[in-house]
Amino acid sequence: MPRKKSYNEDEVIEKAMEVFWKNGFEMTSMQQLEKEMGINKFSIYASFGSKEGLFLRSIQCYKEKLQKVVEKLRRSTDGIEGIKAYFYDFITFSKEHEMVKGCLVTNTANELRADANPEILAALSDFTSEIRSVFLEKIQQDSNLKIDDPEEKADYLLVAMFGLSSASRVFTQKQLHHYIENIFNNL
Amino acid sequence: MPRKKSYNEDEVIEKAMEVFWKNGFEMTSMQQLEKEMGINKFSIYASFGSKEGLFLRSIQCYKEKLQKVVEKLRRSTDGIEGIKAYFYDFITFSKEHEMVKGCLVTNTANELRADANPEILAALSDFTSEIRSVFLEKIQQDSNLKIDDPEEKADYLLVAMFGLSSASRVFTQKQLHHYIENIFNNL
DNA sequence: AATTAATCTAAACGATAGGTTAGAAATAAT
DNA sequence: ATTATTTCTAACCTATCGTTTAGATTAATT
Repeated sequence: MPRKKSYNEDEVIEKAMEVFWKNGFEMTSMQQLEKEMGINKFSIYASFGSKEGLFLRSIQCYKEKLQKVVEKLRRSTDGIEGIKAYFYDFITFSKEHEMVKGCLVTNTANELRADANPEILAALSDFTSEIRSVFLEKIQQDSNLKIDDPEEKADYLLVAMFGLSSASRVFTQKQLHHYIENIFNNL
Repeated sequence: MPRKKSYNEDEVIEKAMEVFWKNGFEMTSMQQLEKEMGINKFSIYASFGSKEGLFLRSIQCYKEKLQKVVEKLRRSTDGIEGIKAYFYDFITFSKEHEMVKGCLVTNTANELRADANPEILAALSDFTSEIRSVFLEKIQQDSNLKIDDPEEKADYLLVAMFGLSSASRVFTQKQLHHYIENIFNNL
Protein backbone atom coordinates (compact mmCIF):
# COMPACT_ATOMS: atom_id res chain seq x y z
CA MET A 1 0.00 0.00 0.00
CA PRO A 2 2.66 2.55 0.84
CA ARG A 3 4.34 5.04 -1.35
CA LYS A 4 7.96 4.28 -2.32
CA LYS A 5 10.83 6.15 -0.73
CA SER A 6 12.49 8.36 -3.31
CA TYR A 7 15.92 8.12 -1.72
CA ASN A 8 18.33 5.48 -0.46
CA GLU A 9 19.37 5.87 3.18
CA ASP A 10 22.94 4.68 2.64
CA GLU A 11 23.36 7.14 -0.19
CA VAL A 12 22.12 10.19 1.70
CA ILE A 13 24.09 9.25 4.83
CA GLU A 14 27.27 9.42 2.79
CA LYS A 15 26.40 12.99 1.79
CA ALA A 16 25.64 13.89 5.41
CA MET A 17 28.93 12.33 6.52
CA GLU A 18 30.86 14.48 4.04
CA VAL A 19 29.27 17.65 5.41
CA PHE A 20 29.92 16.71 9.04
CA TRP A 21 33.47 15.77 8.12
CA LYS A 22 34.15 19.13 6.52
CA ASN A 23 32.31 21.38 8.98
CA GLY A 24 31.88 19.50 12.25
CA PHE A 25 28.72 18.67 14.13
CA GLU A 26 27.74 22.04 15.58
CA MET A 27 28.69 24.04 12.52
CA THR A 28 26.45 21.90 10.31
CA SER A 29 22.82 22.98 10.29
CA MET A 30 19.77 20.93 9.38
CA GLN A 31 19.10 23.34 6.53
CA GLN A 32 22.55 22.64 5.11
CA LEU A 33 21.93 18.91 5.49
CA GLU A 34 18.59 19.16 3.68
CA LYS A 35 20.34 20.82 0.78
CA GLU A 36 23.36 18.50 0.61
CA MET A 37 21.43 15.29 1.22
CA GLY A 38 18.82 16.36 -1.31
CA ILE A 39 15.88 15.42 0.92
CA ASN A 40 13.52 17.27 3.20
CA LYS A 41 13.79 17.68 6.96
CA PHE A 42 10.78 15.45 7.38
CA SER A 43 12.54 12.63 5.58
CA ILE A 44 15.72 13.10 7.59
CA TYR A 45 13.82 12.88 10.86
CA ALA A 46 11.74 9.95 9.62
CA SER A 47 14.88 8.01 8.70
CA PHE A 48 17.34 9.04 11.40
CA GLY A 49 15.32 10.44 14.31
CA SER A 50 17.43 13.47 15.18
CA LYS A 51 20.53 15.40 14.24
CA GLU A 52 22.50 13.29 16.71
CA GLY A 53 21.06 10.10 15.24
CA LEU A 54 22.09 11.27 11.81
CA PHE A 55 25.56 12.07 13.09
CA LEU A 56 25.92 8.68 14.74
CA ARG A 57 25.09 6.97 11.46
CA SER A 58 27.54 9.30 9.72
CA ILE A 59 30.29 8.17 12.08
CA GLN A 60 29.46 4.54 11.30
CA CYS A 61 29.62 5.36 7.61
CA TYR A 62 32.99 7.06 8.10
CA LYS A 63 34.39 4.07 9.96
CA GLU A 64 33.32 1.75 7.15
CA LYS A 65 35.06 3.97 4.63
CA LEU A 66 38.24 4.07 6.72
CA GLN A 67 38.11 0.32 7.35
CA LYS A 68 39.62 -0.28 3.92
CA VAL A 69 42.75 1.55 5.03
CA VAL A 70 42.76 -0.15 8.42
CA GLU A 71 42.37 -3.54 6.74
CA LYS A 72 45.51 -2.89 4.75
CA LEU A 73 47.31 -2.17 8.00
CA ARG A 74 45.90 -5.34 9.55
CA ARG A 75 47.14 -7.41 6.62
CA SER A 76 50.63 -5.89 6.70
CA THR A 77 53.43 -8.11 7.97
CA ASP A 78 56.35 -5.71 8.28
CA GLY A 79 55.55 -4.43 11.78
CA ILE A 80 56.31 -0.76 12.38
CA GLU A 81 56.73 -0.12 8.66
CA GLY A 82 53.09 -1.06 8.18
CA ILE A 83 52.04 1.53 10.75
CA LYS A 84 54.14 4.16 9.03
CA ALA A 85 52.44 3.31 5.73
CA TYR A 86 49.11 3.70 7.53
CA PHE A 87 50.08 7.24 8.55
CA TYR A 88 50.75 8.16 4.93
CA ASP A 89 47.64 6.32 3.74
CA PHE A 90 45.55 8.29 6.16
CA ILE A 91 46.69 11.61 4.73
CA THR A 92 45.79 10.44 1.24
CA PHE A 93 42.46 9.17 2.52
CA SER A 94 41.53 12.43 4.22
CA LYS A 95 42.62 14.66 1.35
CA GLU A 96 40.06 15.89 -1.11
CA HIS A 97 41.58 17.92 -3.95
CA GLU A 98 43.76 20.42 -2.12
CA MET A 99 41.72 20.48 1.06
CA VAL A 100 42.44 18.15 3.96
CA LYS A 101 39.51 17.34 6.22
CA GLY A 102 41.34 15.49 8.96
CA CYS A 103 39.65 12.52 10.60
CA LEU A 104 35.95 12.73 11.43
CA VAL A 105 36.48 10.85 14.68
CA THR A 106 39.35 13.08 15.77
CA ASN A 107 37.56 16.23 14.65
CA THR A 108 34.61 15.19 16.78
CA ALA A 109 36.80 14.44 19.79
CA ASN A 110 38.29 17.92 19.43
CA GLU A 111 34.88 19.53 19.11
CA LEU A 112 32.85 17.80 21.80
CA ARG A 113 33.19 18.07 25.54
CA ALA A 114 33.07 15.22 28.04
CA ASP A 115 29.35 15.75 28.70
CA ALA A 116 28.31 15.15 25.09
CA ASN A 117 25.96 12.38 23.92
CA PRO A 118 27.26 9.12 25.48
CA GLU A 119 26.59 7.08 22.34
CA ILE A 120 28.74 9.44 20.32
CA LEU A 121 31.51 9.43 22.93
CA ALA A 122 31.39 5.62 22.98
CA ALA A 123 31.74 5.49 19.20
CA LEU A 124 34.84 7.66 19.45
CA SER A 125 36.54 5.68 22.20
CA ASP A 126 35.69 2.38 20.53
CA PHE A 127 37.47 3.51 17.41
CA THR A 128 40.49 4.73 19.38
CA SER A 129 40.73 1.39 21.20
CA GLU A 130 40.54 -0.51 17.94
CA ILE A 131 43.36 1.46 16.35
CA ARG A 132 45.51 1.13 19.46
CA SER A 133 45.12 -2.65 19.54
CA VAL A 134 46.10 -2.93 15.87
CA PHE A 135 49.15 -0.76 16.54
CA LEU A 136 50.07 -2.94 19.52
CA GLU A 137 49.78 -6.08 17.44
CA LYS A 138 52.06 -4.67 14.74
CA ILE A 139 54.61 -3.52 17.31
CA GLN A 140 54.75 -6.98 18.87
CA GLN A 141 54.91 -8.55 15.43
CA ASP A 142 57.97 -6.51 14.50
CA SER A 143 61.04 -8.73 14.72
CA ASN A 144 63.59 -6.18 13.54
CA LEU A 145 63.86 -4.41 16.84
CA LYS A 146 63.66 -5.38 20.47
CA ILE A 147 61.06 -3.19 22.11
CA ASP A 148 61.08 -3.23 25.89
CA ASP A 149 57.60 -1.76 26.40
CA PRO A 150 55.16 -2.35 23.52
CA GLU A 151 52.29 -0.74 25.43
CA GLU A 152 54.26 2.48 25.73
CA LYS A 153 55.03 2.46 22.03
CA ALA A 154 51.37 1.83 21.24
CA ASP A 155 50.42 4.89 23.29
CA TYR A 156 53.10 6.90 21.54
CA LEU A 157 51.90 5.99 18.06
CA LEU A 158 48.24 6.36 18.98
CA VAL A 159 48.73 9.88 20.28
CA ALA A 160 50.94 10.62 17.27
CA MET A 161 48.16 9.46 14.93
CA PHE A 162 45.64 11.59 16.78
CA GLY A 163 47.99 14.55 16.51
CA LEU A 164 48.49 13.94 12.80
CA SER A 165 44.74 13.89 12.23
CA SER A 166 44.36 17.25 13.93
CA ALA A 167 47.46 18.77 12.39
CA SER A 168 46.56 17.64 8.87
CA ARG A 169 43.92 20.35 8.71
CA VAL A 170 46.37 23.09 9.55
CA PHE A 171 49.87 22.34 8.34
CA THR A 172 51.40 21.91 4.90
CA GLN A 173 52.00 18.58 3.23
CA LYS A 174 55.74 19.04 3.69
CA GLN A 175 55.43 19.71 7.40
CA LEU A 176 53.26 16.63 7.84
CA HIS A 177 55.84 14.49 6.03
CA HIS A 178 58.59 15.85 8.23
CA TYR A 179 56.45 14.93 11.20
CA ILE A 180 55.79 11.36 10.07
CA GLU A 181 59.41 10.69 9.12
CA ASN A 182 60.67 11.83 12.51
CA ILE A 183 57.95 10.00 14.43
CA PHE A 184 59.30 6.74 12.98
CA ASN A 185 62.97 7.69 13.16
CA ASN A 186 63.36 6.67 16.76
CA LEU A 187 61.77 3.27 16.57
CA MET B 1 30.96 64.07 34.76
CA PRO B 2 30.68 60.43 33.88
CA ARG B 3 29.73 57.53 36.02
CA LYS B 4 32.54 55.17 36.99
CA LYS B 5 32.85 51.76 35.36
CA SER B 6 32.12 49.10 37.95
CA TYR B 7 34.42 46.54 36.32
CA ASN B 8 37.99 46.31 35.09
CA GLU B 9 38.33 45.25 31.44
CA ASP B 10 41.46 43.18 32.01
CA GLU B 11 39.76 41.33 34.84
CA VAL B 12 36.61 40.41 32.94
CA ILE B 13 38.59 39.44 29.83
CA GLU B 14 40.40 36.85 31.90
CA LYS B 15 37.04 35.34 32.87
CA ALA B 16 35.91 35.35 29.25
CA MET B 17 39.17 33.73 28.16
CA GLU B 18 38.67 30.91 30.66
CA VAL B 19 35.20 30.19 29.28
CA PHE B 20 36.38 30.24 25.65
CA TRP B 21 39.31 28.04 26.61
CA LYS B 22 37.05 25.43 28.20
CA ASN B 23 34.18 25.47 25.71
CA GLY B 24 35.41 26.95 22.45
CA PHE B 25 34.14 29.95 20.54
CA GLU B 26 30.90 28.63 19.06
CA MET B 27 29.88 26.66 22.12
CA THR B 28 30.16 29.74 24.33
CA SER B 29 27.06 31.94 24.32
CA MET B 30 26.77 35.59 25.21
CA GLN B 31 24.45 34.63 28.06
CA GLN B 32 27.12 32.36 29.50
CA LEU B 33 29.68 35.14 29.11
CA GLU B 34 27.40 37.62 30.89
CA LYS B 35 27.15 35.23 33.80
CA GLU B 36 30.85 34.29 34.01
CA MET B 37 32.17 37.80 33.41
CA GLY B 38 29.69 39.20 35.91
CA ILE B 39 28.64 42.06 33.64
CA ASN B 40 25.75 42.76 31.32
CA LYS B 41 25.63 42.29 27.55
CA PHE B 42 25.51 46.04 27.17
CA SER B 43 28.81 46.41 28.99
CA ILE B 44 30.41 43.61 26.99
CA TYR B 45 29.43 45.23 23.70
CA ALA B 46 30.41 48.68 24.94
CA SER B 47 33.89 47.43 25.88
CA PHE B 48 34.62 44.84 23.19
CA GLY B 49 32.29 45.52 20.27
CA SER B 50 31.26 42.00 19.40
CA LYS B 51 31.64 38.38 20.36
CA GLU B 52 34.55 38.14 17.93
CA GLY B 53 36.14 41.26 19.39
CA LEU B 54 35.84 39.74 22.83
CA PHE B 55 37.36 36.51 21.57
CA LEU B 56 40.28 38.31 19.95
CA ARG B 57 41.06 40.04 23.23
CA SER B 58 40.74 36.68 24.97
CA ILE B 59 43.35 35.21 22.65
CA GLN B 60 45.68 38.12 23.44
CA CYS B 61 45.09 37.50 27.13
CA TYR B 62 45.84 33.80 26.65
CA LYS B 63 49.08 34.56 24.83
CA GLU B 64 50.21 36.82 27.63
CA LYS B 65 49.52 34.11 30.17
CA LEU B 66 51.43 31.54 28.12
CA GLN B 67 54.31 33.96 27.51
CA LYS B 68 55.68 33.17 30.96
CA VAL B 69 56.19 29.56 29.88
CA VAL B 70 57.57 30.60 26.49
CA GLU B 71 59.97 33.00 28.18
CA LYS B 72 61.39 30.15 30.21
CA LEU B 73 61.96 28.26 26.97
CA ARG B 74 63.61 31.34 25.43
CA ARG B 75 65.97 31.65 28.38
CA SER B 76 66.94 27.97 28.31
CA THR B 77 70.42 27.13 27.09
CA ASP B 78 70.32 23.36 26.79
CA GLY B 79 68.86 23.18 23.28
CA ILE B 80 66.46 20.30 22.67
CA GLU B 81 66.19 19.61 26.40
CA GLY B 82 64.66 23.05 26.85
CA ILE B 83 62.01 22.25 24.26
CA LYS B 84 61.23 18.98 26.00
CA ALA B 85 60.80 20.86 29.26
CA TYR B 86 58.45 23.23 27.44
CA PHE B 87 56.28 20.27 26.40
CA TYR B 88 55.95 19.20 30.02
CA ASP B 89 55.47 22.77 31.19
CA PHE B 90 52.64 23.19 28.73
CA ILE B 91 50.71 20.24 30.17
CA THR B 92 51.05 21.68 33.65
CA PHE B 93 50.00 25.09 32.35
CA SER B 94 46.87 23.78 30.63
CA LYS B 95 45.76 21.58 33.49
CA GLU B 96 43.19 22.83 35.92
CA HIS B 97 42.53 20.41 38.77
CA GLU B 98 41.91 17.13 36.96
CA MET B 99 40.63 18.67 33.75
CA VAL B 100 42.93 19.54 30.85
CA LYS B 101 41.78 22.35 28.59
CA GLY B 102 44.41 22.03 25.87
CA CYS B 103 45.72 25.19 24.22
CA LEU B 104 43.26 27.95 23.36
CA VAL B 105 45.10 28.69 20.11
CA THR B 106 45.15 25.03 19.04
CA ASN B 107 41.55 24.50 20.13
CA THR B 108 40.56 27.44 17.97
CA ALA B 109 42.54 26.17 14.99
CA ASN B 110 40.72 22.85 15.35
CA GLU B 111 37.36 24.54 15.63
CA LEU B 112 37.47 27.19 12.94
CA ARG B 113 37.50 26.74 9.19
CA ALA B 114 39.69 28.58 6.71
CA ASP B 115 36.99 31.18 6.00
CA ALA B 116 36.77 32.39 9.60
CA ASN B 117 37.48 35.93 10.75
CA PRO B 118 40.87 36.94 9.22
CA GLU B 119 42.02 38.75 12.36
CA ILE B 120 41.48 35.60 14.40
CA LEU B 121 43.22 33.43 11.82
CA ALA B 122 46.14 35.86 11.79
CA ALA B 123 46.42 35.70 15.57
CA LEU B 124 46.64 31.92 15.35
CA SER B 125 49.27 31.79 12.61
CA ASP B 126 51.33 34.52 14.30
CA PHE B 127 51.51 32.43 17.43
CA THR B 128 52.44 29.30 15.48
CA SER B 129 55.23 31.15 13.69
CA GLU B 130 56.56 32.50 16.95
CA ILE B 131 56.76 29.08 18.56
CA ARG B 132 58.35 27.58 15.48
CA SER B 133 61.08 30.21 15.42
CA VAL B 134 61.88 29.65 19.09
CA PHE B 135 62.10 25.90 18.45
CA LEU B 136 64.38 26.51 15.49
CA GLU B 137 66.66 28.70 17.58
CA LYS B 138 66.92 26.06 20.30
CA ILE B 139 67.63 23.32 17.75
CA GLN B 140 70.45 25.34 16.21
CA GLN B 141 71.73 26.22 19.67
CA ASP B 142 72.04 22.55 20.62
CA SER B 143 75.69 21.50 20.45
CA ASN B 144 75.23 17.93 21.65
CA LEU B 145 74.02 16.61 18.33
CA LYS B 146 74.74 17.36 14.71
CA ILE B 147 71.41 18.03 13.02
CA ASP B 148 71.49 18.02 9.25
CA ASP B 149 68.19 19.82 8.69
CA PRO B 150 67.12 22.13 11.56
CA GLU B 151 64.09 23.38 9.60
CA GLU B 152 62.78 19.85 9.29
CA LYS B 153 63.24 19.26 13.01
CA ALA B 154 61.47 22.53 13.76
CA ASP B 155 58.48 21.37 11.69
CA TYR B 156 58.56 18.05 13.46
CA LEU B 157 58.49 19.55 16.92
CA LEU B 158 55.95 22.21 15.96
CA VAL B 159 53.48 19.63 14.65
CA ALA B 160 54.25 17.45 17.68
CA MET B 161 53.43 20.36 19.99
CA PHE B 162 50.19 21.02 18.12
CA GLY B 163 49.33 17.35 18.40
CA LEU B 164 50.08 17.34 22.10
CA SER B 165 47.79 20.33 22.64
CA SER B 166 44.93 18.54 20.92
CA ALA B 167 45.64 15.17 22.49
CA SER B 168 45.94 16.60 26.00
CA ARG B 169 42.17 17.00 26.14
CA VAL B 170 41.55 13.36 25.30
CA PHE B 171 44.30 11.09 26.56
CA THR B 172 45.53 10.17 29.99
CA GLN B 173 48.50 11.75 31.70
CA LYS B 174 50.47 8.54 31.28
CA GLN B 175 49.79 8.35 27.56
CA LEU B 176 50.86 11.96 27.11
CA HIS B 177 54.13 11.27 28.96
CA HIS B 178 54.78 8.25 26.77
CA TYR B 179 54.22 10.49 23.79
CA ILE B 180 56.61 13.22 24.92
CA GLU B 181 59.35 10.79 25.92
CA ASN B 182 59.27 9.08 22.53
CA ILE B 183 59.05 12.34 20.59
CA PHE B 184 62.42 13.31 22.08
CA ASN B 185 63.95 9.84 21.91
CA ASN B 186 64.95 10.13 18.30
CA LEU B 187 66.71 13.46 18.48
C1' DA C 1 -12.33 2.85 -8.76
C1' DA C 2 -12.08 3.20 -3.91
C1' DT C 3 -9.42 2.52 0.08
C1' DT C 4 -5.39 2.59 2.79
C1' DA C 5 -0.96 3.67 4.40
C1' DA C 6 3.07 5.53 3.59
C1' DT C 7 6.08 9.75 1.69
C1' DC C 8 6.46 14.23 0.64
C1' DT C 9 6.09 19.57 0.80
C1' DA C 10 5.97 23.48 3.35
C1' DA C 11 4.71 26.05 7.05
C1' DA C 12 5.07 26.63 11.79
C1' DC C 13 6.81 25.54 16.52
C1' DG C 14 9.33 27.17 20.86
C1' DA C 15 13.97 28.11 22.19
C1' DT C 16 17.96 30.43 21.80
C1' DA C 17 21.53 32.85 19.14
C1' DG C 18 24.10 37.46 18.72
C1' DG C 19 23.06 42.12 18.99
C1' DT C 20 20.38 46.68 20.10
C1' DT C 21 17.94 50.19 22.63
C1' DA C 22 15.14 53.08 25.84
C1' DG C 23 15.22 54.69 30.18
C1' DA C 24 16.75 54.54 35.09
C1' DA C 25 20.86 55.22 38.05
C1' DA C 26 25.05 57.32 39.13
C1' DT C 27 28.76 60.63 39.22
C1' DA C 28 31.43 64.83 38.36
C1' DA C 29 31.31 69.71 37.06
C1' DT C 30 28.81 73.92 37.08
C1' DA D 1 20.93 71.70 43.24
C1' DT D 2 21.02 71.43 38.57
C1' DT D 3 23.05 69.81 34.51
C1' DA D 4 25.70 66.91 31.55
C1' DT D 5 27.62 62.62 30.50
C1' DT D 6 28.36 58.01 31.10
C1' DT D 7 27.08 53.23 32.90
C1' DC D 8 23.80 50.02 33.87
C1' DT D 9 19.38 47.20 33.84
C1' DA D 10 16.16 44.87 31.35
C1' DA D 11 13.34 44.35 27.76
C1' DC D 12 13.33 43.68 22.97
C1' DC D 13 14.96 42.79 18.07
C1' DT D 14 15.64 39.71 14.09
C1' DA D 15 17.55 35.47 12.53
C1' DT D 16 18.32 30.89 12.94
C1' DC D 17 18.54 26.68 15.54
C1' DG D 18 16.60 21.69 15.88
C1' DT D 19 12.16 19.72 15.67
C1' DT D 20 7.12 18.91 14.67
C1' DT D 21 2.87 18.86 12.21
C1' DA D 22 -1.03 19.38 8.93
C1' DG D 23 -2.25 18.40 4.49
C1' DA D 24 -1.30 17.21 -0.29
C1' DT D 25 0.66 13.42 -3.06
C1' DT D 26 1.66 8.89 -4.35
C1' DA D 27 1.15 4.02 -5.00
C1' DA D 28 -0.05 -0.77 -3.74
C1' DT D 29 -4.20 -3.45 -2.19
C1' DT D 30 -9.08 -4.43 -2.27
